[in-house]
Amino acid sequence: MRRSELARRAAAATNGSAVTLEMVAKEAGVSPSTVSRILNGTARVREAKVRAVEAAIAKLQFMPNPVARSLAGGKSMSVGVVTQAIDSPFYGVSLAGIEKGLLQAGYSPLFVSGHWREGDERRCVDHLLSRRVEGIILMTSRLPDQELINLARSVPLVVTGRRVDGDRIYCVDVDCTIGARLATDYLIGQGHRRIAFIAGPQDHPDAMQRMDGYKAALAAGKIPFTTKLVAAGDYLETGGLAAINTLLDSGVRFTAVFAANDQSAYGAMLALHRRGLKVPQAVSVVGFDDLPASAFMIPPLTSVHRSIDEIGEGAAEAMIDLIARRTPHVRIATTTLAIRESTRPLRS
Amino acid sequence: MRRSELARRAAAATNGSAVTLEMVAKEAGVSPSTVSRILNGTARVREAKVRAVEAAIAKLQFMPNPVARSLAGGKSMSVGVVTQAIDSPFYGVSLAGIEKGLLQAGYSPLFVSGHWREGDERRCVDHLLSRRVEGIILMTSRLPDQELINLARSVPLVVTGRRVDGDRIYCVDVDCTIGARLATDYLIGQGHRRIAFIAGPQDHPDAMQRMDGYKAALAAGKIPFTTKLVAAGDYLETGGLAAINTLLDSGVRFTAVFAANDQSAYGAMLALHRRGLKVPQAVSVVGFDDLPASAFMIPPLTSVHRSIDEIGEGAAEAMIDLIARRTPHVRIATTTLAIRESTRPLRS
DNA sequence: GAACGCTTTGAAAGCGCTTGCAGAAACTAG
DNA sequence: CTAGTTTCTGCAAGCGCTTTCAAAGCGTTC
Repeated sequence: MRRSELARRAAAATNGSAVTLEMVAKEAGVSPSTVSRILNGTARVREAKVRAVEAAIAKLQFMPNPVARSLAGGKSMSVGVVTQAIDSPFYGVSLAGIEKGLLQAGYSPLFVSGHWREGDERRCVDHLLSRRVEGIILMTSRLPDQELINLARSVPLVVTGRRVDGDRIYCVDVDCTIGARLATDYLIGQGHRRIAFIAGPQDHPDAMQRMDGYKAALAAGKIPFTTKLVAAGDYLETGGLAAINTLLDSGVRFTAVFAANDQSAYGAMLALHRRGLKVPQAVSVVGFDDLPASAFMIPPLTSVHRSIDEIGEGAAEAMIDLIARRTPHVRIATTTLAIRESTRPLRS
Repeated sequence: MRRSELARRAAAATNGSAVTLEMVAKEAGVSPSTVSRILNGTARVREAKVRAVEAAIAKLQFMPNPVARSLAGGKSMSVGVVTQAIDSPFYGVSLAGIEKGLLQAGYSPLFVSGHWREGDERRCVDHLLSRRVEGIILMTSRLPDQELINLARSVPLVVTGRRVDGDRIYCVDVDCTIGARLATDYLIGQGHRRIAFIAGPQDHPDAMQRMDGYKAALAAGKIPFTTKLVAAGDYLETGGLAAINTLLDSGVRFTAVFAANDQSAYGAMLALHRRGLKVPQAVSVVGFDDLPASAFMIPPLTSVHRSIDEIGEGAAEAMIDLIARRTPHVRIATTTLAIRESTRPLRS
């Protein structure tokens, strides 16, 4: 044994259990191969030996070393997850779903944040690749389609919040157009005709869909669309706040606001409050995402609900399928409208 | 070569780059050992060879395989992070800090959630251990002290939100007592004397400290403490909501509420709103944590601020130190009070 | 120019597990 | 009881990198 005893000690201390498969084999009086086979169910093994090995494992408290396993087997049992902001409430919920789905299948998630910056995201992906993840889940990625398609040649990809076609790429996506349509339709149904829209980041498909849904509902309601009622936003509270201020300052009149996401809606409500406009008496507000906090806003926010955690879980499952070279079964989480107290019928 | 070409292909496809250190060595005309040494700066190497190897690395686009590295070197370059709920706004922010701190040092975080359940947490820790993490960061752990002390024999531990003494255990902790004191003092300073307190989970040190601070401030202000003004909570919005209802139903009068955390405060504000009590006109409300969303509540919430992300970053740095067998340098994030619009002086 | 003390480098032995191959064992037929 | 199968099981060769040991290279010094 070349490795000094000291190093060995350190290693043992580090991983808690220095019990190796070999020791189990010796203890059970079989060869390491047999132990491995029992562990992985790779081959039939005589009942008696199975029992002996199991006893040895229990006695020694053996835990297979995943690192060695990865190296030998070529699989790391981990998948990378790129979010934009791990601290955003929206992503938080999805991540919880992903964690659950992945862990169930024995995979571990490796979370990294792209901070909405293409460069950061690229760096994250490289980092994940270097860690030899078996697949990558990209939440609302900002990388160009072609780059994703190339990337998919290295590892299978699950993409949420947008649509990319390619081999080994699967999109878990709720069409936001429908949700946006739902929200706007509801507002129109309540008698509103001057409905402002706080947009999301302009360049994102996901945000564009919400705009599309808004427009579609307007068209269906025979209400002309006007850019005067649209304010830029960034999916953050501050953006929503600024948007309302801009809108109000511009002098347009509106009786309802549809915000591209809940966080924008929060900001919008605060801005309205500051300007002395009551929600929903003076202005109705609808959000999108139905974050857990939305039910506790004052007033509780009406919002487009899509089970974000299910999206996460779905993404995880799809990834497992992709890794196993199965075709993921499409799962559609339906979008509904959670009607609360931030909206009310327009008195005519 | 026994391994079938097919398997080799698959591996190559999986990790994107099948370039190995050996190939680099051959390309550069040196031995693998030399390449390794250059990579790790483990020994002096002739300038000319360094250049040749660097060229080869660039040409082949070599990326060292961390799995092999881990196995050979006995270190996994990853640390486990146990949170209670990855989707909680509070943890989200800390995690972002941890991610940043760890990545900077070349370590990867492995996030898992304990869901506030001791059993789940134990399972998480086992999972992390089996993944051979080099250290574990425990956020508001629920495991008994003794268990943590034992655990620390396997891997170094950084614990937040509580205090545990032991070898290889480091606590990154902001004393919540001070913050709670700050908040309550402020309320008292504003003329409030009937100050209700919405507690956190009873059994948690962190929550107990907040209660202590509240009591201490009361004592300092010569205001008798009464359990009538204390309502149970659970750090969640629903708990805060229920707490206010209980308080109101019990008939006690109060002009201010100090909630053990912001989420409870949100619930409290909603309950107050529902009962027709205006914040801050009828009741002042103060929270704790100063979550990003708090500045956008209606009205914006006065809250005890401690930079949660710094706590995360601090935890990460402490962990790096611990792993390197250095003594972490204590870093104290000071607690301040973010005064907003949910509080006002009591008119006398 | 031989002897000596450094520094640089390579060979080779692992790290702990998986797996192809082939021999051993256990059955089934004949 | 032997030949022919069909299961089991062990051997040994890796997976890609680190690290120890010892040999090789170099520059000095007397």
